[in-house]
Amino acid sequence: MKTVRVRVAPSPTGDPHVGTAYIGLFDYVFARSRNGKFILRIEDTDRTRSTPESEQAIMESLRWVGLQWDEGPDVGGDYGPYRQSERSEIYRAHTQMLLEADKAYRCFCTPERLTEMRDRQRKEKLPPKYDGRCRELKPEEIENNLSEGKPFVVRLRIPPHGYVSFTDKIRGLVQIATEQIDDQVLLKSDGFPTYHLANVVDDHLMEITHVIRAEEWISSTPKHVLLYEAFGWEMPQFIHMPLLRNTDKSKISKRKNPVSLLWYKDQGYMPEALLNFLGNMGWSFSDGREIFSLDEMIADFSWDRVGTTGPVFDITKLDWMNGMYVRQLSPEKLTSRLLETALAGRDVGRERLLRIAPLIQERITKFSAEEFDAMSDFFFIGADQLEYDPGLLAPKKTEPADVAPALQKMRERFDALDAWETQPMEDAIRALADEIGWKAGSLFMCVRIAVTGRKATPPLLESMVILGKDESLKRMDNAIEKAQALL
RNA sequence: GGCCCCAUCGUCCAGCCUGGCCCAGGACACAGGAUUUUCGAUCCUGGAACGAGGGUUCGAAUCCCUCUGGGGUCACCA
Repeated sequence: MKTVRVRVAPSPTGDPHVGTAYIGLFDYVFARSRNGKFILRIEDTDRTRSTPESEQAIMESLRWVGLQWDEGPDVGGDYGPYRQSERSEIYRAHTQMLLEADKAYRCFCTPERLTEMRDRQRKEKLPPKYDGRCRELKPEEIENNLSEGKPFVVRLRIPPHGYVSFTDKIRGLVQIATEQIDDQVLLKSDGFPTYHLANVVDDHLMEITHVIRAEEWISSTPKHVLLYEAFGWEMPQFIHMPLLRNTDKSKISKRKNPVSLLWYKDQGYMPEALLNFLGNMGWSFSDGREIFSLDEMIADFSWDRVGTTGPVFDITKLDWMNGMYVRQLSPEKLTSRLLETALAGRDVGRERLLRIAPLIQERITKFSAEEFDAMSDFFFIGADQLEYDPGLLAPKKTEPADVAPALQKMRERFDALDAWETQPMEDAIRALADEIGWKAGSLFMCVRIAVTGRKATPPLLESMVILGKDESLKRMDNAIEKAQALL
């Protein structure tokens, strides 16, 4: 059995895309499950749009989610170079082979003529297709054009009749009439190959056994099949994964969905969760579980369980899943993640955070500064910086005038406590509530506002322990003062 | 528009290949309840789908056909 070799082949033209991680995940999982190789190939044949920054970001993001490749531009390998812009000679030589075998031809048509041609075809409601003007140029004409230095492209000569078919591993037989296929440009006038040529040549030379890519490529696969045939090469297995969708079912896009992996990182999503979420798109674990690690997915993976319907990318479920992952973290790991993501660049002491983090663990869904602050900013400011509406201090169904005296008594009881621990505090609160005829919950809320300035907080008593007695009492004092205004 | 792909709860999936165990199961979200010092987490309960029409069959979510719907693609972009 041949060694499984798969590749993910992003084009470095912008932010790293979730779709790349999605396809990469299945490449990776399949390769690992079959003891194969996972390769990263950079398809930078579009000279105007490709940038080194984008390539860098793609590699960093793929590593961030945890998909490490065995061969690639940075780590090398026996089938390099892995950057298409460095393989120009290879494509030129292969184009030459095709030209000599008359499987391809030079086309001297100008872009202007082609645009005009398509406009005409559209007007006449004909399918837009190259009209074949240069298909049968005489050798002399070609020589002339060449010596005049006219720019040209090389097109694949598609047989005018017949059918092309291929078997997709998860979809079955796909067949199409060659009339439907255009004489695809293989080599652009700038000497660079198009996706189609480079892709086929590289997949063959790199001995790729399974071409895993998105559904949007199905319609160009017949061209690739014809190319393999023209070269006389063995065909890889084709597997077209379903396309990730927006809510309106269209192909996932920037305008309707966060699509950049950088965004997910910034938002504080855990890469494990993102990958797990992606693993549930189009694939399902054999026992139905939805939370699984990469290794578990590898152990259970099979193409039989890959579906063909395009899943809507619904971030709501990702949020839930991320929350599940967050809650599984140990206090130490939780603290580390917070420090390196939500709190990156802030001066927060690790020891103190180690005590706070567990209190907010089940209250945040991701490691964003927003969520962290919403939950715990009161820990990081002084008593005098605490701002809130004094009205909040008064519980429902109590006389506003009673609030200040109640807080005053509470402060005294707190101050008299032998130990600044949760149990004595709770006892004191309940006892006082009883004495003044308040519901315990009301007194809790009153103190909560006094100490945190918020209605929704982490557990109050634990928070006060962390704040310390002095700080807590100071906040009580300020609250008493504010409560005077309620009279 | 041509061609191609797809079609189960609002969403993600299971079931379909090898018809009956499915008046369709799980998860997210939503609603209600329990618990609780708030929020959250947790637990319980609930509503919620086989696109339509024809076949085949004793029997169809499952097989076949048509229609409808959605999507992709038709570049010297990938």
